Amino acid sequence: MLPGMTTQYGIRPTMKDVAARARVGLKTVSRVVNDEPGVTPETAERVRSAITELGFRRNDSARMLRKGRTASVGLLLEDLGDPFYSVLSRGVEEVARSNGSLLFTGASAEDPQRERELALAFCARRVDGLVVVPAGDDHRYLLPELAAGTAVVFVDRPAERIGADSVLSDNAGGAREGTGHLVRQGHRRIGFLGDLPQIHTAAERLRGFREAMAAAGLPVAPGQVSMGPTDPASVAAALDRLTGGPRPVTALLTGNNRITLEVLRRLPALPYRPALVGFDDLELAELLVPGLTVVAQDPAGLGRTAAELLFRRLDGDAGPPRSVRLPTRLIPRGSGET
Amino acid sequence: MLPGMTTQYGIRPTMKDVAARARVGLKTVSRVVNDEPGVTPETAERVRSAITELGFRRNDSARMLRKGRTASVGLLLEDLGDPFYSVLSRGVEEVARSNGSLLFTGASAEDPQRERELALAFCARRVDGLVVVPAGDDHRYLLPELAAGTAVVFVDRPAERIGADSVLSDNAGGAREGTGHLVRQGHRRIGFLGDLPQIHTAAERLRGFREAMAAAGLPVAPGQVSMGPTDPASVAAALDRLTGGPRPVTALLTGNNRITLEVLRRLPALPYRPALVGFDDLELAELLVPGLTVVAQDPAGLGRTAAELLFRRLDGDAGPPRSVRLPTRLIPRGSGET
DNA sequence: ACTCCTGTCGACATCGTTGTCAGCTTGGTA
DNA sequence: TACCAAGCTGACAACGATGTCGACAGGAGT
Repeated sequence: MLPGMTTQYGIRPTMKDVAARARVGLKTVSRVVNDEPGVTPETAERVRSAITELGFRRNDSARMLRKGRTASVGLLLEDLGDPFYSVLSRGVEEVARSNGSLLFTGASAEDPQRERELALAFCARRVDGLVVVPAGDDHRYLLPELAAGTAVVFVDRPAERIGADSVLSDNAGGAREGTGHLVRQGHRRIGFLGDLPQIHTAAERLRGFREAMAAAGLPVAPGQVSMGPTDPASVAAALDRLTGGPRPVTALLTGNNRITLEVLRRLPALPYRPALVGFDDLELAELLVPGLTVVAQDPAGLGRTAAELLFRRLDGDAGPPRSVRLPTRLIPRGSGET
Repeated sequence: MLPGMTTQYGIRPTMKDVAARARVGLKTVSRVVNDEPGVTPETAERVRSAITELGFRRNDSARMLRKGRTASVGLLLEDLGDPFYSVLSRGVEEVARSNGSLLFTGASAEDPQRERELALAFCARRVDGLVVVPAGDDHRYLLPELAAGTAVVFVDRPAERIGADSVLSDNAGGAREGTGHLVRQGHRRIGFLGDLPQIHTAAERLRGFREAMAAAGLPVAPGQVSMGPTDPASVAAALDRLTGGPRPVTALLTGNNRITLEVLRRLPALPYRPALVGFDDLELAELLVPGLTVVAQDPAGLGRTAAELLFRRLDGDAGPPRSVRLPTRLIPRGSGET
């Protein structure tokens, strides 16, 4: 126990207790706690000693109730442990902290129902704003919250059926660039191995792939594309389909970090080694032999930009919904240059 | 706007508004919202329509103020983007959600001052409990919070100067095992490259290293150990010291994932290739050539266990502080077997 | 007809803080 | 002496919900 403390277990002192102990009015304590002017130094000192003696700490729940703003924002993403999203969330956290806000975090696990529950729970807490990596395809349930003044920014994937800010990577452009890179190496049968097609980023990357192939005058047979879940078994099966059969692909564009990872694990077991470009950078990519060529996104930038947009809204920006698109970057390291 | 909605921008309807619209008392609305018994189906139905018409959503700030519990916990760690901590935080999030709590997240950036500010900000929000990866070496500032009933569990590093639950990896044991592995390969001059010595995990791993060396009857010259910051430049300099000079080490134990990563990057530039065992697993470790041998921790387990301990406290467990130690696991993959 | 009970329902106080406003000193000025 | 302005200070209402308790209606039992 700290010296001079008089706290009893389980009960927190309130301003009223502090006021009684310092023999001042409730409002004077409030003034001291909030550094408001109009308190003589002696009174303030008396209040401050009472505060430390009692171990008083202002109850921000009550404060928020009174003031209306909660100084907190909610972040909703798919998986906290995924390197991509964890770096994104670091970006959001940094901006939130520098704006004096605390951050609620929740993981939707790609389940629209859970996303909805979490988002509404955040709203019930009256977060000032939400940064959402959407899982579902209908976000109209957020309309009342938007109308009530909760700012919402979508990141990584666009909002569906709702007008709100969004920050996206140039998914199609990145896929075009990655595909073009393989085309320039002379590949003609290039495969695309992507996430579930209803996920916006997956669809966009597939679109970019198809555009680049079309631009190069190359056909895309059905057997060259596989869209599906990203668990190891499904990816392995998809990889076998693309690399097996009568006309196996000579090169692969993988649609996100999880898929790339699983493909890398399976490469040694294949009868030949296709060229590979992965969407999303991986931490050890440069140390593999050959180095892994990737289309890198800027997850920290996505998070930061989304949060900055959010706080701009909270500062009163009431313009029409903005849509920011961050560029991707092709990093050739060897695996795509064969 | 949803059909039938009457919401006005920026003002949220309250229970009072719902009550007026449904022509019932305030308390009846509360009863319906909370599924309390004692309301006739017709009345409940009237209230429910009023709720959807107005777009009412209960204000949990007010609720928390009244009820005392906030159904939220705070997580304080060093860096949200670090793969180790992000997986840990996923573990915490899972347990929090299954216990019906929301999660505040904050990053201390290894700065005791910032840790303190964030922890106290969480406490001011009246979180029910805190999971803390401590940055500082004195947590007595949390004593009043503990006394007031906020549960606190420390994870990854122990609490300093305060009695509270903690969940740690067996850092010394893991380092012993990693070092022993190198010894068994015949190495006699083994180097240890660790984080700042004031960080508990770094000190413990160094201790394990020394113990294993002593057990093998091997001397540890000062030039075989380097403890310092983990930014790339510092690690590179330390690596040069250990591998340069008249008696370079033949094998290395690296003290955490950031150090391992930087050493891996620098290996090609060294005049020879030392054997390497890294503390913490890395996602592509098995795909390197040679595969990276590691002492793996269980970050998800750390997070889950810490959160479970926390909720056990919140459920009333008032026993003495517990200290849980999770085992590490040596995963030989090649880099330590030369 | 009377009591008693059960089941619905609402008035009111309350949680801990902040905003409003009026009251009290104090010192200066006419 | 009277008056006023300026600076401190505290009483009170309010934020939006929940807990307590009493009011009331309707039915059962005597």
